[in-house]
Amino acid sequence: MPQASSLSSPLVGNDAHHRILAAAEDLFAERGYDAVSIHAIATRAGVCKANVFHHFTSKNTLYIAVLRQACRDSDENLHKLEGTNLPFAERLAGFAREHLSHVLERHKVSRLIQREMLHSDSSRAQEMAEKVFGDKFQRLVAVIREGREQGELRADVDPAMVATLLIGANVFFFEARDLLRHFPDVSFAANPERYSRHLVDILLRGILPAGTPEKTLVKPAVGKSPT
Amino acid sequence: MPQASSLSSPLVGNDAHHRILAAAEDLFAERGYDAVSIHAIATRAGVCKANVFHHFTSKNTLYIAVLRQACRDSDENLHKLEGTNLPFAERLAGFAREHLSHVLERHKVSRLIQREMLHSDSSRAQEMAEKVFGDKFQRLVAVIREGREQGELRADVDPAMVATLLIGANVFFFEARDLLRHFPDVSFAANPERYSRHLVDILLRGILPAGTPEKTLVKPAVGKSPT
DNA sequence: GGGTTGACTGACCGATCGGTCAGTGATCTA
DNA sequence: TAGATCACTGACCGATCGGTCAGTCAACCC
Repeated sequence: MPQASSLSSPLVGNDAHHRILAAAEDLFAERGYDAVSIHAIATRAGVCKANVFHHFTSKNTLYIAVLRQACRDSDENLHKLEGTNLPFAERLAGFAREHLSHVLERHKVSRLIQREMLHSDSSRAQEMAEKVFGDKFQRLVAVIREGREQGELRADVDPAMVATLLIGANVFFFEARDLLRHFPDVSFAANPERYSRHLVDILLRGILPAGTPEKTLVKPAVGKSPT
Repeated sequence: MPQASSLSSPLVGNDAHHRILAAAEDLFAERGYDAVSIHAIATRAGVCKANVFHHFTSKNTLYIAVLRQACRDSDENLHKLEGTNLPFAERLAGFAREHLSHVLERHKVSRLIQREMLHSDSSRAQEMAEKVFGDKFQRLVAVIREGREQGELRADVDPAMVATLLIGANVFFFEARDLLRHFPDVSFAANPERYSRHLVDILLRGILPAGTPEKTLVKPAVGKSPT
């Protein structure tokens, strides 16, 4: 039996091991663990069923391997926030936009994580998600806190709350997009860019007419061309 | 065979039909459709397996009945928003708080809907969720729009966006609560009240310091956004 | 009384599930 | 060339799946 774990060379890419992993990722993300049979995975991967068990000791092992692979190369784009010295508002807008497109682009992984989140009874789910998100969330919170301490944010806002709202708004957009599309009032369902701009605008300034500036239209972020 | 649908008297409550429905709701919410066997439902309901098929023609029929029952008595608390003549900010705060506790209390139904949302490939899911949420979402949007037209909100905020952020923040709190609990920076995971207060505070006022001049914000636009 | 109806059950069905195993053929080594 | 190792396969296993069916039992109708 070969290495059942997927720690070894990800270079090959053409052999059965990786095809099985890819097929399993597709199907698990689409239908969930219990609705996917080994036979279905094998068929999509173009191998026979027994070969799946040659590479992975069990269905559960394969699922774990898929999760692990999905969580690897999850090389978030926090540096956009940490690196630059732009005004905080612009850095936050950049992060929000890129995080959302990241979630939308890697929809298979997002789906897997979403499924894992409502499987919450097992401690494994939390532990994994914690190990996956913990670091990035903490870094995001740290950046926000730093911005607050430098007077770029209100002194009484909770950095963790801001981070949660930002991530949550993006995750919810991903989850509910197909629903939102059917609501006549919603104009942004097909337009993540606009959603992100409007989100950041509200997050930064709120919805009350407090200071009431005149030109308040939401705006594409600075010079950068939005892909 | 009796009425397979659950349109008939919900008065009895003690007979097998309702015990089966309740058991199915529990299990489907906990583990999902594919992970729950008819045998498990029958056992929890205290009946034999064949009796489940006496009351419901198939597993799928039972699942639909569970969803339908879950979506009934979904008697949201929009009247808190619509009825009163309090300042808009206070009405919104009241709605946010009650909607969150509604989602948290009826966690089984929330779970079912959450599962249904990521089963999005089927048109049934969207259609149902649309028929369930559509009306309430539209009413919420209408209330917000009305508040805006009366000058209680900034003129350039999108009411549907505000509604989405509000609902999304609450849904995400429900989904991610177990995760958030493990983040040392997060102080509100065990305290929905505090989360709700902070959410509304940020939603209303934003996170920037009061006197922030407009030019440091994400640039105000003149034209319409491209695409 | 006999007959009907409806709730309910144990036994059973074919299909499919996750998983095993003996073997095949190619490749490498000594 | 013999042997070992490798990826890989078809055939098979017991268990469980969703679903069926003949029949039991009590309540009601005439």
